[in-house]
Amino acid sequence: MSGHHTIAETEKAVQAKLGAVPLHREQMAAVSNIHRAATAIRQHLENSVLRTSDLTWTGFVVLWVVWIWGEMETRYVAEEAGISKGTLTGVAKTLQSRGLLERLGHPTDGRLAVLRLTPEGEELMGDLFPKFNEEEVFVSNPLESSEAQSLAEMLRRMVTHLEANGEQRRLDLRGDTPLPPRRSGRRAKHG
Amino acid sequence: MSGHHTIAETEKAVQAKLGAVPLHREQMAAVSNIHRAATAIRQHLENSVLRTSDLTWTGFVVLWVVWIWGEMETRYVAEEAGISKGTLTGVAKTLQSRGLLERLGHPTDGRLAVLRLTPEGEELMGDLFPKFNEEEVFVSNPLESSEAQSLAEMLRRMVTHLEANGEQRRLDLRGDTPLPPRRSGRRAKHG
DNA sequence: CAGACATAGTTCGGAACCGCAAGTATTGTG
DNA sequence: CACAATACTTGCGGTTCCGAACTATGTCTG
Repeated sequence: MSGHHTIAETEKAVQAKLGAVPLHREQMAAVSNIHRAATAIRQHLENSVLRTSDLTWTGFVVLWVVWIWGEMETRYVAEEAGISKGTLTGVAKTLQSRGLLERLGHPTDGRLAVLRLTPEGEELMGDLFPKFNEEEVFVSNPLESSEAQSLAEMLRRMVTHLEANGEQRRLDLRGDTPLPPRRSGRRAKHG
Repeated sequence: MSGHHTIAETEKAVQAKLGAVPLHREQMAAVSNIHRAATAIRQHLENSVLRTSDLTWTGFVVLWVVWIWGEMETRYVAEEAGISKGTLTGVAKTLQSRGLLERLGHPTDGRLAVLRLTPEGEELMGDLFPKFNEEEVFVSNPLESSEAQSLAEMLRRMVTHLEANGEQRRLDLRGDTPLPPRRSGRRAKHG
């Protein structure tokens, strides 16, 4: 991540390229910096604390969610982790095979599956999370504590807003025309 | 993304789980909300403007970088886009096959490859970017313009900090012990 | 209570993605 | 000119990822 261009330079180039076009610069910078920061942070954590436990980012997030909430139904785990149900199936399988996670059937509703950490998983997270948190502190070094709070609060507002209004917005945007299917993905058996 | 738990509830659960453990809550919330927001925003954009042009997030980012900077050497494109060189090779190939991107040799240094948008690519971005930017405005709705600015500025500081000090930090963290190799990856021919 | 509908999870196709090793080509250097 | 360094590509083994199709189960309704 040692850039050829700094963020400031990039933003300047954007201005040069788009000087004439009316665009909303503050929001653009906010969104693009959210992704830059997310990528940089993820990379840092994957290549430090996670790597030594041979965990991927997603694997860690899934463990974290289950750890925090205790037993949890898979659909909610997927939601909290920000991945699809299908992805979770695979990730959970990997984590199970490493003995960190276990999968239980629901006693009354046969459709449900519940995830829970094994003792090994609990132990790992108890050990790993403080280290993880140390790196969260490291990446947040340039922020005052109050700034970190205000940053989190603004992002929280954005997420809440998207959860509340994103779907409607997407519906409005596409109007009548249905979304084109993805280039990839499962096909109907016969068409 | 219509969550089972709100962010506030999650943060409360964390406090319950970790009440005893000394941890740095502001920084944790900041980092985790950066990723929540990034995921939610990315999903919104993929399922609105990008989907209608059949572009993936990464494909769009690559086009965007090249669009902003004009001709650009591949290694810098990968860096700016936040992906590895190897991934870029594949993504660029996809974009080339759709006639959006072209690949040029460098006139004086034969090792270099340079990417540039085709006229079709330029046209697509000219059409797409304003729509993209509109959605950036949408996701930033809950922020005042000044807040968006301050958000971007804080994130910029974090990225800069990581670019400057991340590698050293990772070195310090692992001390003498070299990083374990990834579970997967190409093996040495014989060993 | 059978059939329709809804819900939860899994499977699967296609792609993206990483990190590394190895290969190819080119450039720089002693 | 040998040899190191650099830039990109290729390929491997694996994970992640989405979303539609599919399976199994539960619920509602006539």
